[in-house]
Amino acid sequence: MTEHNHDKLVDIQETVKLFKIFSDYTRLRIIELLYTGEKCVQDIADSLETSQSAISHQLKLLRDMNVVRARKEGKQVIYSLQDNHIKEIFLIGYSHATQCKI
Amino acid sequence: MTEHNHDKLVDIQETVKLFKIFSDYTRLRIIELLYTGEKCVQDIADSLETSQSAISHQLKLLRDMNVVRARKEGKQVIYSLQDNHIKEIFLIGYSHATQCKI
DNA sequence: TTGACATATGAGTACTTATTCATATAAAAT
DNA sequence: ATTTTATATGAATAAGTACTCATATGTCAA
Repeated sequence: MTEHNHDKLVDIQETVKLFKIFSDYTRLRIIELLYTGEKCVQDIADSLETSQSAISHQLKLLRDMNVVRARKEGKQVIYSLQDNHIKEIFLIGYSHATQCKI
Repeated sequence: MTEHNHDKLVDIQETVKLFKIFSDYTRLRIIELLYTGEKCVQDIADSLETSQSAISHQLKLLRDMNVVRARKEGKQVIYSLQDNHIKEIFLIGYSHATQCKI
């Protein structure tokens, strides 16, 4: 295999990782929720009617993948989307899925 | 929960399904391979150095989700991408992943 | 300092899923 | 008709993962 092909396969793996972030119901609802603005952990958990622990676990994955950023404010930790790329990818997928019902 | 919110959650679920298609290494390589044109099953298997069976299983998932279409030609079955939506989503994800190394 | 609150995290479990193996189906070639 | 070739598919297995439960960490208030 050429070096060029190797790089391409690595890129494909990176792309897979990116899409994997968006392919879980809880994570995608977190992303959608943060779309409109920052929220603390408990607010997210309450909004999604999911346990604080489950949300925290998913937030860790989202942090590790640089999808969200966290900032401390007293006892709370406030989460927000990392950048507009995330919004763009969510929106593309959402609009395609809702328009085409793939 | 309002009817409106219920619809939105269904849409999120559809979006999750869509992203799930793209979040497997074998499937994404199939999509990338078909990006340039149609291919028969064995050619795909050979190109990806993956068993015919594994490829066939993934092709079934891709068919079920209307990501690819199949057409018979003698003994062979020729697969191609269903439409340009698929290409667009792949390209968005690929370019983001490669540019940002998220 | 102690207690209450907000969040994080390790371990265990249940569930999903991608592959392999064996085999079925189907078309062409002999 | 039988064999060969191409593809599909059910069952079993192995690996990954999302949740729960219990607990740790960290911050503020009293």
